[in-house]
Amino acid sequence: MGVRKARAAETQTALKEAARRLFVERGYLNTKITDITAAADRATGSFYEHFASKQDLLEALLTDMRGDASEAMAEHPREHDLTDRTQLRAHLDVAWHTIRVNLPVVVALHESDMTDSDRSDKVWLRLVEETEVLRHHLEYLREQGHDLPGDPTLVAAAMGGMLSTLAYALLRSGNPAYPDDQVVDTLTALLRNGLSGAGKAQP
Amino acid sequence: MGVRKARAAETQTALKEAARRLFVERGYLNTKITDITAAADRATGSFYEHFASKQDLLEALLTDMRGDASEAMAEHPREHDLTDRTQLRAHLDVAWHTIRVNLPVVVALHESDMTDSDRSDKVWLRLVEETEVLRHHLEYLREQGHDLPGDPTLVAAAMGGMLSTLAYALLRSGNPAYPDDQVVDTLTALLRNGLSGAGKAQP
DNA sequence: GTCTATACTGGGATAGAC
DNA sequence: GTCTATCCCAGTATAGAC
Repeated sequence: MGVRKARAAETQTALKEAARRLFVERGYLNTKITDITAAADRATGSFYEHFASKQDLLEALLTDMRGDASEAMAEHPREHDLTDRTQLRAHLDVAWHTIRVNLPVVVALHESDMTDSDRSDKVWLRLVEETEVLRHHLEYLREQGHDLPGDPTLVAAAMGGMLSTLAYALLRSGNPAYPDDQVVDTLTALLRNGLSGAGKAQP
Repeated sequence: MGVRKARAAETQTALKEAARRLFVERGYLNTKITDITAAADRATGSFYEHFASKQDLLEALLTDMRGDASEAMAEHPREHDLTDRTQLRAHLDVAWHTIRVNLPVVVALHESDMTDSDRSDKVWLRLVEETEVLRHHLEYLREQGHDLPGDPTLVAAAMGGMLSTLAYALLRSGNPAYPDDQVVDTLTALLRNGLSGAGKAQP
């Protein structure tokens, strides 16, 4: 790779990193392209050499994220018993930390879908898509003869909505009101035993 | 009230109603002031005779909503046992239908808070505020010696987040993927018994 | 109070020198 | 590839006639 190309790559990286930082700090919609270039110490015009628009930049970040995620998730078997406290907690823990690490993208997508005009069901579709793995686990449980609280897609969406809203609300402030562990513990207890059985010892 | 004033009130109402409709259909951020006046069959300039800005109009809608809500909630006792299936379901049912009825405002606030620059914790604050009643019930349960899944504020926020995200995602499309009853039933089962105890008969 | 017409502004996007 | 300067538009908000 030549010096010229290296410099270009450097700029692209700088833009991405500036964007990630700003998306968390002030949100996707509030972040203007000029904010990004300024934060990356580049001129406004340079932005368009690398991305066609802010949406396009987000797409790129999303691609980066998927790259990481597909390694981590590699071959995730659906034969997991979410009624088992340990397994449920492990899942929630991974989910929570995945969101935390990818917070810029999560935030941006959240806000971006929201302003997508011609698809008022975009948010629902995204929610269903994001909770696909969860749904598979639930369907597996159902096949095992376990009675679910309801339709797997709906239950998965409900759980996912709880998780993402909480993360969005909690993680964006510099020092969250609750540490990660406590959140994951609480969600585990709530989702496993509900409100009625939370106090009981785990088998 | 004179004819003149009556006509003015009529316009104001028309603007509000147009706004409510559009906020659900295309979202708050996507709805431009000119869209509202057009939908209400009024001239652009007329808008400012009644509201200083779109934000101001939202404030007005919020005030209207609070008026209705305070009647309904009047004196809601905190001595409710949310571990009781019937009581839990009743609460979720009221919450769900309240959101449904006030969907325009719920959607608008959601999007508006999101773009509020200087307060990145706005969403968290709103969530805590909205789930206050729920929190009181949980604190009551705790006082009764019941073991909660976690800190009442956090649990309440988690439940509220689940509810509002689901409502936002589901209710905005013309024909939701699930009927209200099914959603409320599912949430009731999930929140009461969690994933592990859902199949058991209610005591 | 409501209208039409217009001024103003933020910010996305491009042109052209370097 | 990056820069500076500029164009351009959507949307907000105002002016002034009716």
